[in-house]
Amino acid sequence: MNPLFHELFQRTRFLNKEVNQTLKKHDLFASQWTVLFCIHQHTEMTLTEIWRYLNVEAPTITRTVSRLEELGWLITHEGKDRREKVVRLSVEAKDKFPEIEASIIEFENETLKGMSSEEQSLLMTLLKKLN
Amino acid sequence: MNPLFHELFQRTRFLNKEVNQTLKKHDLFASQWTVLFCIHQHTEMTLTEIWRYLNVEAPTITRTVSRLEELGWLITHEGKDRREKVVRLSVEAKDKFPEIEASIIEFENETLKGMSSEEQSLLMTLLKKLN
DNA sequence: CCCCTTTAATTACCTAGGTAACTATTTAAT
DNA sequence: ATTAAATAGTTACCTAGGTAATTAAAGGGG
Repeated sequence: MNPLFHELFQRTRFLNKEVNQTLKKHDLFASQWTVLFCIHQHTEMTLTEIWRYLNVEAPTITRTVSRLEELGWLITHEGKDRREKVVRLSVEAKDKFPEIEASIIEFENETLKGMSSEEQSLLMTLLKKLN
Repeated sequence: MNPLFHELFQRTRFLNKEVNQTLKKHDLFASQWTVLFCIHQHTEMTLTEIWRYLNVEAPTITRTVSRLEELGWLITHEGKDRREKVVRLSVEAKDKFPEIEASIIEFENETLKGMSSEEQSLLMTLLKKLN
């Protein structure tokens, strides 16, 4: 067992936990935030667009989106194709968005504080080589 | 949202999926293998030793260990302290271990094939700086 | 000795991911 | 126009992680 993989999995789990802590005050979980962020960027998206963009399977998005809708973060409506579901942020979600984003950015800066931007882009490059 | 985090989470999820594929022929999941490997290295471990070593929470290990016991991979017995549960590999698990390990090593080599060992240790160093 | 605290493990309940199988709609081919 | 294939989304069922609360045993102080 290569320690690199172990480190990678462990670090990621740890960071995810930290993001959850950061988002706790906004009553959100990390993956919910990821979906919100992604929809915010695109204004409106179908479920298929979301899961293709985020590189996860369809049922994951079905679940997260319906939970977010239940909680009042999202509004869904039918697209022209009657099979597809189009999603956008609710007014309250749009209102709260900047503050949540600020928390996330602060967390990210804190986490990356020990790394120069050269190191950051190097890390990015190396991650992309894993495959 | 820093793309570095996105990349990190996505890569890790993808790799985990691949490890699951690799382990499918041995009827194992990635996390189950991690626990087996860890116990194999230490011969015998208590649950607390396992979750502390792997840096996860106790309930996660309770679940994975009892599933592995159910499936015949592990044998548990009481320690001197009557609260603790000591775990070791079953005979069948020990038998199958080398073949499974070989699959994992092959997968790891395949995944790391595009990286020199300098790049690998650099990646390790950079991951450790995330914090 | 008794009570309080700590520790080991578990339980209940949640998010988050996956696969496989299904429904409903749309598209394409004959 | 009808039927077959593709696409969008969902459902059921699994692993995998987390937190909070609980039980049972071990230790420590008075």
